[in-house]
Amino acid sequence: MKSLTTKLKLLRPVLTSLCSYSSTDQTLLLNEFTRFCYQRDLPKALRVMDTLQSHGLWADSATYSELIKCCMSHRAVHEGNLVRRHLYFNGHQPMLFLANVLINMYVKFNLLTDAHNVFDEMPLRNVVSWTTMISAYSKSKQQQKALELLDALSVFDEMVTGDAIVWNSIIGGFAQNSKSDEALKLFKRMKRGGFTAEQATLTSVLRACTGLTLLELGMQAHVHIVKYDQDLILNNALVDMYCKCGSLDDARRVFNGMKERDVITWSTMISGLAQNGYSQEALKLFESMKASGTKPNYITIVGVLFACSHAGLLEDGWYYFRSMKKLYGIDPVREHYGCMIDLLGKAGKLDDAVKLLNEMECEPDAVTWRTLLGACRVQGNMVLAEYAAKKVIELDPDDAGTYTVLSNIYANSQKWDSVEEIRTQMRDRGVKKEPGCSWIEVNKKIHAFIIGDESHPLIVEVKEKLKQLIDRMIGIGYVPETNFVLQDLEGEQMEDSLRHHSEKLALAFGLMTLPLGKVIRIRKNLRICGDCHVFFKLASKLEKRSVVIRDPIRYHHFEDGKCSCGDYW
DNA sequence: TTAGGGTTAG
Repeated sequence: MKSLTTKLKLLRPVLTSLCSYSSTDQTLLLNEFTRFCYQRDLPKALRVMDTLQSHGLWADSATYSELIKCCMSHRAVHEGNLVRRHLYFNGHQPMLFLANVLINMYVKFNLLTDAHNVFDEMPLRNVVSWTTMISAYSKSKQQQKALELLDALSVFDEMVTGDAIVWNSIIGGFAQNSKSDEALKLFKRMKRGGFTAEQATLTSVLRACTGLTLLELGMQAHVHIVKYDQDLILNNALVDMYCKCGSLDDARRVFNGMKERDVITWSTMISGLAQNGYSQEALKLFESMKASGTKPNYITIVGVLFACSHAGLLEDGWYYFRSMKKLYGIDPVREHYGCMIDLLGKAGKLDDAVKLLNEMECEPDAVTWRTLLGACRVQGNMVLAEYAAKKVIELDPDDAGTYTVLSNIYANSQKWDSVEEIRTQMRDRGVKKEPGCSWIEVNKKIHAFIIGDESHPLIVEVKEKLKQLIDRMIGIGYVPETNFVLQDLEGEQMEDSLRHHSEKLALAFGLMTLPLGKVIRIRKNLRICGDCHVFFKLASKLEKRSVVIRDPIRYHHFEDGKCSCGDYW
Protein backbone atom coordinates (compact mmCIF):
# COMPACT_ATOMS: atom_id res chain seq x y z
CA MET A 1 0.00 0.00 0.00
CA LYS A 2 1.29 3.43 -0.93
CA SER A 3 1.31 6.00 1.84
CA LEU A 4 -0.76 9.13 1.54
CA THR A 5 2.40 11.22 1.18
CA THR A 6 3.55 9.10 -1.73
CA LYS A 7 0.16 9.40 -3.38
CA LEU A 8 0.23 13.17 -3.02
CA LYS A 9 3.74 13.29 -4.42
CA LEU A 10 2.63 11.32 -7.40
CA LEU A 11 -0.41 13.51 -7.91
CA ARG A 12 1.48 16.79 -7.81
CA PRO A 13 2.76 16.80 -11.42
CA VAL A 14 -0.67 15.85 -12.67
CA LEU A 15 -2.21 18.78 -10.84
CA THR A 16 0.49 21.10 -12.11
CA SER A 17 -0.16 20.18 -15.70
CA LEU A 18 -3.92 20.55 -15.21
CA CYS A 19 -3.43 24.10 -13.94
CA SER A 20 -1.51 25.01 -17.05
CA TYR A 21 -4.31 23.98 -19.41
CA SER A 22 -5.00 27.50 -20.48
CA SER A 23 -6.21 26.91 -24.00
CA THR A 24 -8.42 24.29 -25.59
CA ASP A 25 -5.70 23.54 -28.12
CA GLN A 26 -3.26 22.57 -25.44
CA THR A 27 -5.80 20.42 -23.68
CA LEU A 28 -6.55 18.69 -26.94
CA LEU A 29 -2.86 18.14 -27.59
CA LEU A 30 -2.36 16.60 -24.19
CA ASN A 31 -5.38 14.37 -24.64
CA GLU A 32 -4.12 13.30 -28.02
CA PHE A 33 -0.70 12.59 -26.65
CA THR A 34 -2.18 10.50 -23.88
CA ARG A 35 -4.36 8.60 -26.33
CA PHE A 36 -1.48 7.78 -28.68
CA CYS A 37 0.62 6.61 -25.76
CA TYR A 38 -2.05 4.24 -24.57
CA GLN A 39 -2.64 3.03 -28.10
CA ARG A 40 1.08 2.32 -28.28
CA ASP A 41 1.23 4.42 -31.47
CA LEU A 42 4.80 5.53 -31.06
CA PRO A 43 5.31 7.75 -34.17
CA LYS A 44 2.15 9.74 -33.60
CA ALA A 45 2.82 10.14 -29.89
CA LEU A 46 6.32 11.41 -30.63
CA ARG A 47 5.01 13.94 -33.13
CA VAL A 48 2.56 15.29 -30.59
CA MET A 49 5.34 15.32 -28.00
CA ASP A 50 7.36 17.66 -30.22
CA THR A 51 4.41 20.00 -30.62
CA LEU A 52 3.87 19.93 -26.87
CA GLN A 53 7.46 20.86 -26.30
CA SER A 54 7.18 23.81 -28.69
CA HIS A 55 4.32 25.06 -26.47
CA GLY A 56 6.50 24.62 -23.40
CA LEU A 57 4.19 21.90 -22.15
CA TRP A 58 4.84 18.68 -20.32
CA ALA A 59 2.40 15.87 -19.93
CA ASP A 60 1.93 14.16 -16.61
CA SER A 61 4.31 11.49 -15.50
CA ALA A 62 1.86 8.63 -16.02
CA THR A 63 1.62 9.52 -19.69
CA TYR A 64 5.38 9.73 -20.12
CA SER A 65 5.74 6.47 -18.31
CA GLU A 66 3.34 4.90 -20.78
CA LEU A 67 5.25 6.47 -23.66
CA ILE A 68 8.52 4.98 -22.43
CA LYS A 69 6.88 1.60 -21.98
CA CYS A 70 5.74 1.98 -25.55
CA CYS A 71 9.36 2.58 -26.66
CA MET A 72 10.41 -0.48 -24.69
CA SER A 73 7.83 -2.74 -26.21
CA HIS A 74 8.95 -1.64 -29.69
CA ARG A 75 12.60 -1.91 -28.63
CA ALA A 76 12.81 1.60 -30.05
CA VAL A 77 16.12 2.89 -28.73
CA HIS A 78 16.20 5.97 -30.92
CA GLU A 79 12.71 7.01 -29.85
CA GLY A 80 13.62 6.34 -26.25
CA ASN A 81 16.51 8.77 -26.63
CA LEU A 82 14.11 11.37 -28.05
CA VAL A 83 11.90 11.06 -25.00
CA ARG A 84 14.92 11.37 -22.75
CA ARG A 85 16.02 14.56 -24.54
CA HIS A 86 12.50 15.93 -24.28
CA LEU A 87 12.46 15.34 -20.53
CA TYR A 88 15.75 17.17 -20.09
CA PHE A 89 14.72 19.96 -22.48
CA ASN A 90 15.91 23.46 -21.53
CA GLY A 91 17.75 22.27 -18.45
CA HIS A 92 14.69 20.65 -16.86
CA GLN A 93 15.27 17.70 -14.61
CA PRO A 94 12.72 14.93 -14.96
CA MET A 95 11.06 14.12 -11.71
CA LEU A 96 12.57 11.27 -9.74
CA PHE A 97 9.90 8.88 -10.88
CA LEU A 98 10.50 9.46 -14.57
CA ALA A 99 14.26 9.30 -14.23
CA ASN A 100 13.76 5.84 -12.70
CA VAL A 101 11.60 4.84 -15.64
CA LEU A 102 14.35 6.03 -17.98
CA ILE A 103 17.01 4.05 -16.11
CA ASN A 104 14.85 0.99 -16.37
CA MET A 105 14.38 1.57 -20.09
CA TYR A 106 18.12 1.71 -20.72
CA VAL A 107 18.65 -1.37 -18.59
CA LYS A 108 16.09 -3.25 -20.67
CA PHE A 109 17.89 -2.06 -23.81
CA ASN A 110 21.06 -3.39 -22.20
CA LEU A 111 22.62 0.08 -22.42
CA LEU A 112 24.04 0.18 -18.94
CA THR A 113 26.27 3.18 -19.57
CA ASP A 114 23.26 5.28 -20.56
CA ALA A 115 21.35 3.97 -17.57
CA HIS A 116 24.23 4.91 -15.30
CA ASN A 117 24.45 8.38 -16.87
CA VAL A 118 20.80 9.06 -16.06
CA PHE A 119 21.46 7.73 -12.55
CA ASP A 120 24.48 10.02 -12.13
CA GLU A 121 22.61 13.10 -13.33
CA MET A 122 19.82 12.68 -10.80
CA PRO A 123 19.88 15.33 -8.05
CA LEU A 124 17.96 12.93 -5.85
CA ARG A 125 17.68 9.15 -5.96
CA ASN A 126 15.54 6.70 -4.09
CA VAL A 127 15.79 3.00 -3.39
CA VAL A 128 14.17 2.19 -6.75
CA SER A 129 16.93 4.05 -8.62
CA TRP A 130 19.56 2.11 -6.72
CA THR A 131 17.86 -1.25 -7.12
CA THR A 132 17.46 -0.84 -10.86
CA MET A 133 21.16 -0.12 -11.30
CA ILE A 134 22.41 -2.70 -8.82
CA SER A 135 20.20 -5.41 -10.25
CA ALA A 136 21.31 -4.61 -13.78
CA TYR A 137 24.99 -4.80 -12.87
CA SER A 138 24.62 -7.96 -10.80
CA LYS A 139 23.33 -9.78 -13.86
CA SER A 140 25.89 -8.27 -16.23
CA LYS A 141 29.56 -8.88 -16.79
CA GLN A 142 30.26 -5.88 -14.60
CA GLN A 143 29.21 -7.51 -11.35
CA GLN A 144 31.89 -5.62 -9.46
CA LYS A 145 29.97 -2.42 -10.15
CA ALA A 146 26.91 -3.89 -8.42
CA LEU A 147 28.99 -4.34 -5.27
CA GLU A 148 30.44 -0.84 -5.59
CA LEU A 149 26.97 0.64 -5.85
CA LEU A 150 25.77 -1.38 -2.89
CA ASP A 151 28.67 0.00 -0.85
CA ALA A 152 27.87 3.49 -2.05
CA LEU A 153 24.27 2.96 -1.01
CA SER A 154 25.39 1.87 2.45
CA VAL A 155 27.32 5.11 2.85
CA PHE A 156 24.42 7.12 1.51
CA ASP A 157 21.88 5.42 3.71
CA GLU A 158 23.72 3.54 6.43
CA MET A 159 20.72 2.79 8.59
CA VAL A 160 18.65 1.20 5.91
CA THR A 161 20.89 0.03 3.06
CA GLY A 162 18.01 -0.21 0.68
CA ASP A 163 15.35 -2.81 1.25
CA ALA A 164 14.81 -6.53 0.79
CA ILE A 165 14.36 -6.12 -2.96
CA VAL A 166 17.87 -4.67 -3.43
CA TRP A 167 19.33 -7.62 -1.56
CA ASN A 168 17.20 -10.10 -3.38
CA SER A 169 18.25 -8.77 -6.76
CA ILE A 170 21.96 -8.69 -6.06
CA ILE A 171 22.03 -12.08 -4.35
CA GLY A 172 20.01 -13.59 -7.17
CA GLY A 173 22.28 -12.05 -9.78
CA PHE A 174 25.40 -13.48 -8.21
CA ALA A 175 23.92 -16.90 -7.48
CA GLN A 176 22.72 -17.14 -11.04
CA ASN A 177 26.17 -16.36 -12.42
CA SER A 178 28.03 -19.01 -10.45
CA LYS A 179 29.36 -16.47 -7.97
CA SER A 180 28.15 -18.57 -5.08
CA ASP A 181 30.63 -17.36 -2.49
CA GLU A 182 29.82 -13.73 -3.18
CA ALA A 183 26.10 -14.50 -3.04
CA LEU A 184 26.51 -16.09 0.39
CA LYS A 185 28.61 -13.18 1.68
CA LEU A 186 25.86 -10.82 0.57
CA PHE A 187 23.24 -12.97 2.26
CA LYS A 188 25.16 -12.67 5.53
CA ARG A 189 25.36 -8.91 5.06
CA MET A 190 21.65 -8.81 4.42
CA LYS A 191 20.89 -10.71 7.60
CA ARG A 192 23.26 -8.49 9.60
CA GLY A 193 21.33 -5.52 8.26
CA GLY A 194 18.18 -6.95 9.80
CA PHE A 195 16.40 -7.89 6.58
CA THR A 196 14.27 -10.99 6.27
CA ALA A 197 14.82 -13.07 3.14
CA GLU A 198 11.83 -14.14 1.10
CA GLN A 199 11.38 -17.39 -0.80
CA ALA A 200 13.16 -16.27 -3.94
CA THR A 201 16.17 -14.99 -2.03
CA LEU A 202 16.34 -18.21 -0.05
CA THR A 203 16.15 -20.18 -3.29
CA SER A 204 19.15 -18.22 -4.56
CA VAL A 205 20.96 -18.94 -1.31
CA LEU A 206 20.22 -22.64 -1.69
CA ARG A 207 21.49 -22.49 -5.23
CA ALA A 208 24.71 -20.96 -3.96
CA CYS A 209 25.08 -23.71 -1.33
CA THR A 210 24.44 -26.29 -4.03
CA GLY A 211 27.07 -24.75 -6.27
CA LEU A 212 29.67 -24.99 -3.53
CA THR A 213 28.46 -28.33 -2.10
CA LEU A 214 27.98 -26.69 1.27
CA LEU A 215 25.78 -29.28 2.95
CA GLU A 216 26.13 -27.88 6.47
CA LEU A 217 25.25 -24.38 5.35
CA GLY A 218 22.43 -25.69 3.17
CA MET A 219 21.01 -27.58 6.13
CA GLN A 220 21.20 -24.42 8.17
CA ALA A 221 19.26 -22.64 5.45
CA HIS A 222 16.75 -25.50 5.50
CA VAL A 223 16.05 -24.82 9.18
CA HIS A 224 15.29 -21.20 8.35
CA ILE A 225 12.87 -22.01 5.57
CA VAL A 226 10.53 -24.36 7.36
CA LYS A 227 7.94 -21.60 7.33
CA TYR A 228 7.79 -22.01 3.56
CA ASP A 229 7.15 -25.69 4.17
CA GLN A 230 5.11 -26.32 1.06
CA ASP A 231 6.71 -23.88 -1.34
CA LEU A 232 7.23 -25.91 -4.50
CA ILE A 233 10.23 -24.06 -5.93
CA LEU A 234 12.01 -23.88 -2.60
CA ASN A 235 11.46 -27.59 -2.03
CA ASN A 236 12.71 -28.38 -5.52
CA ALA A 237 15.85 -26.38 -4.79
CA LEU A 238 16.22 -28.25 -1.47
CA VAL A 239 15.93 -31.66 -3.14
CA ASP A 240 18.54 -30.57 -5.66
CA MET A 241 20.84 -29.23 -2.95
CA TYR A 242 20.71 -32.48 -1.00
CA CYS A 243 21.26 -34.56 -4.14
CA LYS A 244 24.19 -32.45 -5.29
CA CYS A 245 25.72 -32.62 -1.83
CA GLY A 246 25.42 -36.39 -2.03
CA SER A 247 23.00 -36.59 0.89
CA LEU A 248 20.32 -38.77 -0.65
CA ASP A 249 18.50 -39.59 2.60
CA ASP A 250 17.76 -35.93 3.15
CA ALA A 251 16.76 -35.51 -0.48
CA ARG A 252 14.30 -38.40 -0.22
CA ARG A 253 12.90 -37.03 3.04
CA VAL A 254 12.13 -33.65 1.47
CA PHE A 255 10.79 -35.30 -1.66
CA ASN A 256 8.49 -37.61 0.28
CA GLY A 257 7.23 -34.75 2.42
CA MET A 258 6.15 -32.68 -0.54
CA LYS A 259 2.39 -32.42 -1.02
CA GLU A 260 2.77 -31.00 -4.50
CA ARG A 261 5.31 -32.15 -7.08
CA ASP A 262 5.89 -30.95 -10.59
CA VAL A 263 7.98 -32.22 -13.48
CA ILE A 264 11.02 -30.43 -12.03
CA THR A 265 10.63 -32.18 -8.68
CA TRP A 266 10.53 -35.60 -10.32
CA SER A 267 13.33 -34.82 -12.77
CA THR A 268 15.56 -33.45 -10.01
CA MET A 269 15.10 -36.56 -7.91
CA ILE A 270 15.54 -38.94 -10.85
CA SER A 271 18.73 -37.23 -12.02
CA GLY A 272 19.95 -36.91 -8.45
CA LEU A 273 19.52 -40.62 -7.82
CA ALA A 274 21.16 -41.48 -11.14
CA GLN A 275 24.15 -39.21 -10.62
CA ASN A 276 24.68 -40.66 -7.19
CA GLY A 277 24.65 -44.21 -8.48
CA TYR A 278 21.11 -45.29 -7.55
CA SER A 279 20.05 -46.22 -11.05
CA GLN A 280 17.38 -48.80 -10.22
CA GLU A 281 15.72 -46.47 -7.76
CA ALA A 282 15.81 -43.71 -10.38
CA LEU A 283 14.04 -45.92 -12.92
CA LYS A 284 11.48 -47.00 -10.35
CA LEU A 285 10.83 -43.38 -9.56
CA PHE A 286 10.30 -42.70 -13.24
CA GLU A 287 7.53 -45.31 -13.20
CA SER A 288 5.96 -43.66 -10.13
CA MET A 289 6.16 -40.35 -11.91
CA LYS A 290 4.21 -41.65 -14.86
CA ALA A 291 1.69 -43.28 -12.52
CA SER A 292 1.25 -39.92 -10.77
CA GLY A 293 0.17 -38.40 -14.06
CA THR A 294 3.07 -35.99 -14.42
CA LYS A 295 4.25 -35.81 -18.02
CA PRO A 296 7.99 -36.24 -18.48
CA ASN A 297 9.89 -33.68 -20.52
CA TYR A 298 13.23 -34.00 -22.30
CA ILE A 299 15.20 -33.28 -19.14
CA THR A 300 13.41 -36.11 -17.34
CA ILE A 301 14.46 -38.46 -20.13
CA VAL A 302 18.06 -37.25 -19.87
CA GLY A 303 17.93 -38.33 -16.23
CA VAL A 304 16.40 -41.68 -17.11
CA LEU A 305 19.01 -42.38 -19.81
CA PHE A 306 21.73 -41.24 -17.46
CA ALA A 307 20.50 -43.80 -14.93
CA CYS A 308 20.73 -46.50 -17.61
CA SER A 309 24.19 -45.47 -18.73
CA HIS A 310 25.41 -45.30 -15.16
CA ALA A 311 24.41 -48.87 -14.43
CA GLY A 312 25.20 -50.26 -17.88
CA LEU A 313 21.53 -51.05 -18.53
CA LEU A 314 21.88 -51.43 -22.27
CA GLU A 315 18.45 -52.91 -23.03
CA ASP A 316 16.57 -50.40 -20.88
CA GLY A 317 18.56 -47.57 -22.36
CA TRP A 318 17.70 -48.57 -25.90
CA TYR A 319 14.05 -49.02 -24.93
CA TYR A 320 13.70 -45.55 -23.41
CA PHE A 321 15.72 -43.96 -26.19
CA ARG A 322 13.72 -45.56 -28.97
CA SER A 323 10.34 -45.02 -27.38
CA MET A 324 10.71 -41.46 -26.13
CA LYS A 325 9.34 -39.96 -29.30
CA LYS A 326 6.44 -42.37 -29.58
CA LEU A 327 5.44 -42.46 -25.91
CA TYR A 328 6.10 -38.90 -24.82
CA GLY A 329 6.47 -37.00 -28.08
CA ILE A 330 10.01 -35.94 -27.21
CA ASP A 331 12.61 -35.72 -29.98
CA PRO A 332 16.06 -36.89 -28.94
CA VAL A 333 18.60 -34.04 -28.67
CA ARG A 334 22.36 -34.02 -28.08
CA GLU A 335 22.09 -34.83 -24.39
CA HIS A 336 20.06 -37.97 -25.10
CA TYR A 337 22.52 -39.09 -27.76
CA GLY A 338 25.34 -38.33 -25.31
CA CYS A 339 23.84 -40.67 -22.70
CA MET A 340 23.44 -43.43 -25.28
CA ILE A 341 26.99 -42.99 -26.60
CA ASP A 342 28.21 -43.19 -23.01
CA LEU A 343 26.10 -46.27 -22.35
CA LEU A 344 27.13 -48.09 -25.52
CA GLY A 345 30.77 -47.10 -25.29
CA LYS A 346 31.27 -48.11 -21.69
CA ALA A 347 29.40 -51.37 -22.31
CA GLY A 348 32.14 -52.18 -24.80
CA LYS A 349 30.14 -51.37 -27.91
CA LEU A 350 32.33 -48.56 -29.18
CA ASP A 351 31.44 -49.33 -32.79
CA ASP A 352 27.74 -48.89 -32.06
CA ALA A 353 28.55 -45.70 -30.16
CA VAL A 354 30.36 -44.27 -33.18
CA LYS A 355 27.53 -45.41 -35.44
CA LEU A 356 24.97 -43.61 -33.30
CA LEU A 357 27.18 -40.53 -33.18
CA ASN A 358 27.22 -40.45 -36.96
CA GLU A 359 23.46 -40.89 -37.12
CA MET A 360 22.75 -37.93 -34.83
CA GLU A 361 20.22 -35.50 -36.20
CA CYS A 362 22.07 -32.61 -34.60
CA GLU A 363 25.80 -31.94 -34.98
CA PRO A 364 27.91 -33.61 -32.29
CA ASP A 365 29.61 -30.99 -30.13
CA ALA A 366 32.70 -31.03 -27.90
CA VAL A 367 30.71 -32.62 -25.09
CA THR A 368 29.58 -35.46 -27.37
CA TRP A 369 33.15 -36.21 -28.43
CA ARG A 370 34.40 -35.93 -24.86
CA THR A 371 31.79 -38.53 -23.91
CA LEU A 372 33.19 -40.86 -26.54
CA LEU A 373 36.70 -40.11 -25.30
CA GLY A 374 35.59 -41.12 -21.81
CA ALA A 375 34.26 -44.41 -23.13
CA CYS A 376 37.59 -45.00 -24.92
CA ARG A 377 39.34 -44.55 -21.60
CA VAL A 378 37.24 -47.23 -19.96
CA GLN A 379 37.79 -49.54 -22.93
CA GLY A 380 41.45 -48.62 -23.38
CA ASN A 381 40.94 -47.92 -27.07
CA MET A 382 43.85 -45.61 -27.94
CA VAL A 383 43.16 -45.31 -31.66
CA LEU A 384 39.62 -44.09 -31.23
CA ALA A 385 40.63 -42.00 -28.23
CA GLU A 386 43.11 -40.13 -30.41
CA TYR A 387 40.42 -39.44 -32.98
CA ALA A 388 37.89 -38.30 -30.36
CA ALA A 389 40.44 -36.10 -28.58
CA LYS A 390 41.31 -34.39 -31.86
CA LYS A 391 37.62 -33.69 -32.44
CA VAL A 392 37.23 -32.24 -28.94
CA ILE A 393 40.15 -29.87 -29.51
CA GLU A 394 38.79 -28.90 -32.90
CA LEU A 395 35.47 -27.89 -31.36
CA ASP A 396 36.76 -26.59 -28.04
CA PRO A 397 40.33 -25.33 -28.55
CA ASP A 398 40.52 -24.08 -24.95
CA ASP A 399 40.00 -27.48 -23.37
CA ALA A 400 43.38 -27.87 -21.71
CA GLY A 401 42.82 -31.37 -20.31
CA THR A 402 42.19 -32.92 -23.70
CA TYR A 403 45.53 -31.64 -25.05
CA THR A 404 47.23 -33.49 -22.23
CA VAL A 405 45.31 -36.67 -22.91
CA LEU A 406 46.24 -36.48 -26.58
CA SER A 407 49.85 -35.72 -25.74
CA ASN A 408 49.92 -38.71 -23.38
CA ILE A 409 48.56 -40.94 -26.13
CA TYR A 410 51.32 -39.78 -28.50
CA ALA A 411 53.98 -40.15 -25.84
CA ASN A 412 52.84 -43.69 -25.20
CA SER A 413 53.26 -44.57 -28.88
CA GLN A 414 56.57 -42.68 -28.88
CA LYS A 415 55.37 -40.17 -31.44
CA TRP A 416 57.55 -37.44 -30.03
CA ASP A 417 57.02 -35.08 -32.96
CA SER A 418 53.30 -35.13 -32.31
CA VAL A 419 53.88 -34.51 -28.60
CA GLU A 420 55.94 -31.45 -29.48
CA GLU A 421 53.26 -30.29 -31.92
CA ILE A 422 50.61 -30.44 -29.20
CA ARG A 423 52.82 -28.42 -26.85
CA THR A 424 53.33 -25.79 -29.56
CA GLN A 425 49.60 -25.66 -30.24
CA MET A 426 48.87 -25.08 -26.57
CA ARG A 427 51.50 -22.36 -26.38
CA ASP A 428 50.30 -20.64 -29.55
CA ARG A 429 46.68 -20.70 -28.46
CA GLY A 430 47.53 -19.58 -24.95
CA VAL A 431 45.81 -22.60 -23.44
CA LYS A 432 46.64 -22.98 -19.77
CA LYS A 433 45.82 -25.97 -17.67
CA GLU A 434 43.33 -25.33 -14.94
CA PRO A 435 45.02 -26.46 -11.74
CA GLY A 436 43.28 -29.34 -10.00
CA CYS A 437 41.38 -28.05 -7.00
CA SER A 438 39.33 -29.76 -4.30
CA TRP A 439 37.13 -28.22 -1.67
CA ILE A 440 35.96 -29.63 1.63
CA GLU A 441 33.59 -28.07 4.12
CA VAL A 442 34.59 -28.26 7.77
CA ASN A 443 32.55 -26.37 10.36
CA LYS A 444 30.67 -24.51 7.65
CA LYS A 445 33.92 -23.20 6.22
CA ILE A 446 35.36 -24.19 2.89
CA HIS A 447 38.93 -25.37 2.71
CA ALA A 448 40.51 -25.39 -0.72
CA PHE A 449 43.41 -27.55 -1.81
CA ILE A 450 44.99 -26.61 -5.10
CA ILE A 451 47.63 -28.68 -6.77
CA GLY A 452 51.07 -27.13 -6.28
CA ASP A 453 49.70 -24.56 -3.82
CA GLU A 454 51.03 -24.50 -0.27
CA SER A 455 48.93 -21.72 1.13
CA HIS A 456 46.66 -23.77 3.39
CA PRO A 457 47.72 -23.04 6.97
CA LEU A 458 47.88 -26.75 7.81
CA ILE A 459 49.48 -27.89 4.57
CA VAL A 460 52.55 -29.40 6.30
CA GLU A 461 50.42 -31.48 8.64
CA VAL A 462 48.08 -32.47 5.81
CA LYS A 463 50.97 -33.68 3.67
CA GLU A 464 52.40 -35.63 6.58
CA LYS A 465 49.01 -37.21 7.22
CA LEU A 466 48.74 -38.12 3.53
CA LYS A 467 52.22 -39.61 3.50
CA GLN A 468 51.33 -41.85 6.45
CA LEU A 469 48.12 -42.86 4.74
CA ILE A 470 49.88 -43.74 1.49
CA ASP A 471 52.50 -45.78 3.37
CA ARG A 472 49.81 -47.74 5.20
CA MET A 473 47.94 -48.30 1.95
CA ILE A 474 51.02 -49.55 0.17
CA GLY A 475 51.29 -51.97 3.08
CA ILE A 476 47.93 -53.48 2.15
CA GLY A 477 48.66 -53.65 -1.55
CA TYR A 478 48.08 -50.20 -3.03
CA VAL A 479 50.29 -49.63 -6.06
CA PRO A 480 50.42 -46.01 -7.19
CA GLU A 481 49.34 -45.91 -10.83
CA THR A 482 52.07 -44.68 -13.11
CA ASN A 483 50.46 -45.26 -16.49
CA PHE A 484 48.90 -41.92 -17.28
CA VAL A 485 47.93 -42.58 -20.86
CA LEU A 486 44.18 -42.79 -20.53
CA GLN A 487 43.88 -42.75 -16.79
CA ASP A 488 43.53 -39.07 -16.45
CA LEU A 489 40.74 -37.69 -18.54
CA GLU A 490 41.25 -34.09 -17.59
CA GLY A 491 45.00 -34.15 -17.79
CA GLU A 492 45.58 -33.10 -14.21
CA GLN A 493 48.26 -35.67 -13.65
CA MET A 494 51.96 -34.97 -13.38
CA GLU A 495 54.36 -37.60 -12.19
CA ASP A 496 55.69 -35.68 -9.20
CA SER A 497 52.33 -34.38 -8.14
CA LEU A 498 50.66 -37.75 -8.20
CA ARG A 499 50.98 -38.15 -4.46
CA HIS A 500 49.47 -34.77 -3.91
CA HIS A 501 46.45 -34.68 -6.15
CA SER A 502 44.13 -32.14 -4.63
CA GLU A 503 41.45 -34.63 -3.60
CA LYS A 504 43.99 -36.72 -1.71
CA LEU A 505 45.03 -33.65 0.28
CA ALA A 506 41.38 -32.82 0.95
CA LEU A 507 40.81 -36.40 2.13
CA ALA A 508 43.79 -36.25 4.49
CA PHE A 509 42.47 -32.96 5.86
CA GLY A 510 39.00 -34.45 6.26
CA LEU A 511 40.39 -37.42 8.15
CA MET A 512 42.24 -35.05 10.45
CA THR A 513 39.36 -32.73 11.20
CA LEU A 514 36.03 -34.52 10.82
CA PRO A 515 34.81 -36.84 13.58
CA LEU A 516 34.60 -40.58 12.92
CA GLY A 517 31.27 -41.57 11.44
CA LYS A 518 30.92 -38.30 9.60
CA VAL A 519 30.81 -38.57 5.81
CA ILE A 520 33.72 -36.82 4.12
CA ARG A 521 32.43 -34.74 1.22
CA ILE A 522 34.78 -33.36 -1.38
CA ARG A 523 34.05 -31.29 -4.46
CA LYS A 524 36.46 -31.18 -7.39
CA ASN A 525 36.86 -28.92 -10.40
CA LEU A 526 38.28 -31.69 -12.61
CA ARG A 527 37.27 -35.30 -13.06
CA ILE A 528 38.82 -37.82 -10.73
CA CYS A 529 41.74 -39.79 -12.18
CA GLY A 530 42.20 -43.55 -12.19
CA ASP A 531 44.82 -43.58 -9.48
CA CYS A 532 42.82 -41.43 -7.08
CA HIS A 533 39.79 -43.62 -7.68
CA VAL A 534 41.69 -46.72 -6.61
CA PHE A 535 43.19 -44.80 -3.73
CA PHE A 536 39.82 -43.63 -2.42
CA LYS A 537 38.28 -47.08 -2.60
CA LEU A 538 41.08 -48.50 -0.51
CA ALA A 539 41.10 -45.55 1.86
CA SER A 540 37.38 -45.94 2.55
CA LYS A 541 38.02 -49.51 3.63
CA LEU A 542 41.18 -48.85 5.58
CA GLU A 543 39.84 -45.82 7.43
CA LYS A 544 36.27 -47.15 7.71
CA ARG A 545 34.94 -43.86 6.35
CA SER A 546 32.32 -42.96 3.78
CA VAL A 547 33.65 -40.51 1.26
CA VAL A 548 31.64 -38.69 -1.40
CA ILE A 549 33.40 -36.94 -4.24
CA ARG A 550 31.48 -34.68 -6.56
CA ASP A 551 33.25 -34.06 -9.83
CA PRO A 552 31.86 -31.87 -12.59
CA ILE A 553 29.84 -34.76 -14.02
CA ARG A 554 28.85 -37.15 -11.30
CA TYR A 555 29.34 -38.43 -7.78
CA HIS A 556 31.42 -41.16 -6.31
CA HIS A 557 30.29 -42.68 -3.02
CA PHE A 558 33.21 -44.65 -1.61
CA GLU A 559 32.36 -47.14 1.06
CA ASP A 560 34.08 -50.27 2.32
CA GLY A 561 36.44 -50.49 -0.64
CA LYS A 562 33.76 -49.99 -3.30
CA CYS A 563 32.51 -47.06 -5.32
CA SER A 564 28.90 -46.37 -6.29
CA CYS A 565 30.01 -45.74 -9.87
CA GLY A 566 30.96 -49.38 -10.29
CA ASP A 567 34.30 -48.18 -11.72
CA TYR A 568 32.70 -46.72 -14.85
CA TRP A 569 32.89 -42.98 -14.86
C1' DT B 1 -3.75 3.49 -16.54
C1' DT B 2 2.81 5.65 -14.01
C1' DA B 3 8.96 3.17 -11.22
C1' DG B 4 12.90 -1.55 -8.82
C1' DG B 5 14.06 -7.87 -7.60
C1' DG B 6 14.25 -12.98 -7.34
C1' DT B 7 13.10 -18.63 -7.56
C1' DT B 8 13.95 -25.16 -9.12
C1' DA B 9 15.72 -30.12 -12.94
C1' DG B 10 19.92 -30.84 -17.70
